Amino acid sequence: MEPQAQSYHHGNLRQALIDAARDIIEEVGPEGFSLRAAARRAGVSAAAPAHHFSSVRALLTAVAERGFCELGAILDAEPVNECEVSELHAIATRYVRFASAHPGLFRLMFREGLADRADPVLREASQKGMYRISYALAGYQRIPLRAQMDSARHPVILGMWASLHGLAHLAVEGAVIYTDGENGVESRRPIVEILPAILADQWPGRGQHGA
Amino acid sequence: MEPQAQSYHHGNLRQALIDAARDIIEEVGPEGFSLRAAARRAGVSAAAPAHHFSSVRALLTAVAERGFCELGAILDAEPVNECEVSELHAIATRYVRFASAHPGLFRLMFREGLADRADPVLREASQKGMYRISYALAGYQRIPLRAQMDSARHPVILGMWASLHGLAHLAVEGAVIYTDGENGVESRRPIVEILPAILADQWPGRGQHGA
DNA sequence: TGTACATCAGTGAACGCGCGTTCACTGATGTAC
DNA sequence: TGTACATCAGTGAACGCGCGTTCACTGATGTAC
Repeated sequence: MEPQAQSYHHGNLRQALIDAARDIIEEVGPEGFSLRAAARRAGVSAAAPAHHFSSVRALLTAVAERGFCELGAILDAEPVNECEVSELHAIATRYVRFASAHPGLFRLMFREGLADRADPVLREASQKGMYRISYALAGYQRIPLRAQMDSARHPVILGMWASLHGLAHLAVEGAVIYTDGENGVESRRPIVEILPAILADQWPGRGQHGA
Repeated sequence: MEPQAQSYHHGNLRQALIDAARDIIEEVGPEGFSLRAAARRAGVSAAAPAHHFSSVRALLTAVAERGFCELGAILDAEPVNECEVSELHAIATRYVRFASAHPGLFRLMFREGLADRADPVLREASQKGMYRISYALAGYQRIPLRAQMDSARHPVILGMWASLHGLAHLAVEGAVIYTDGENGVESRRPIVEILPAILADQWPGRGQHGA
């Protein structure tokens, strides 16, 4: 509604750059990202970002932070409280869905060397964003959560977390070459499709645990 | 033994380039790799590689292929046959150890967009290299392997595979910020250290399955 | 309400860089006779 | 065994590219009086 466009000052370039960067990363992945491309997409000269971000890395860090916020919002939406098992399955499904839907962003968030993991803002966002997962994992195992993220110290929970993250990673990188259909014809069936079966097997309901 | 060095012709530049590229990737990861750097390390001009590889991608593909061969050799070494469970644990441990020891190579092998996954030589190497894993997973689940890689079609096995790969990924990317020690002091305990506990919980022996 | 001026947030040009790839070339190798 | 010559596998210079960052600048904003 405010296409007063040609103003010399942008108004909210910082946010616009984060948006632009996010879009680029979604489209071409973090490896294809560049600061200049973000500036271009935001309709601004290559020198402009320097007024808002001290370096490319700082912009990437901001985008990753936003990614964790988005992830957190998805995980926290409409809680499922029936029982720990369905809670866990629901959270796991949302997590994998998020990864599938936003592979570029997901890579940025979980790859080393892109965002600055030491940044306190990013750290807080990632802890907040992922808290629900720790919560669901701990709930399933009936392990009391002493503190946020504390759960990762427990081998059982760390194992579950790895499992879950592995599924997401699989969905994103397609690391495994898996055949499907007759005769070895390769087709990538989306992980999400068979996720219910996988989850049912890995983390069964209390009743049939250890069938 | 043959340091006749200054020969105009290199002798086996193709292999030397693969070696150099492997070393670089081990040191700085695939994102820090460049064809020129590989040529430099092989002691050769920037134009030389073109006589052996049609593009950077082709060299990366060759390195990835070699990675799968190395992985395969490690997995296939000294077979453990006591029972399916210890076989599985042994294989899983070797897999995670390989990832921890060679994070750069591991990334190259399992990241999308680096090596050319359609390359038939790479495909064969990866299938051969990973066969032992399918075998161990299928053995644990007592699922007959119909064909190589076929196992990935089975949700249960795919789930286990994701789990295993997630552990390796965790070891490589340190994706989870997990605290250890008192007071939230962060320290990265190597995944490998707590791996036995994780494996024992995730894939227990037949007897205690479903404690 | 009007004006002087500091501050902010842009511009455009330029920097130096390393990259992948190409090109005409040349030195070494190996084969035919 | 010796020589002509095709072929192979290197060189070094150059190409055009996009990158992150810097610089002096300038237009717009907002505040003090």
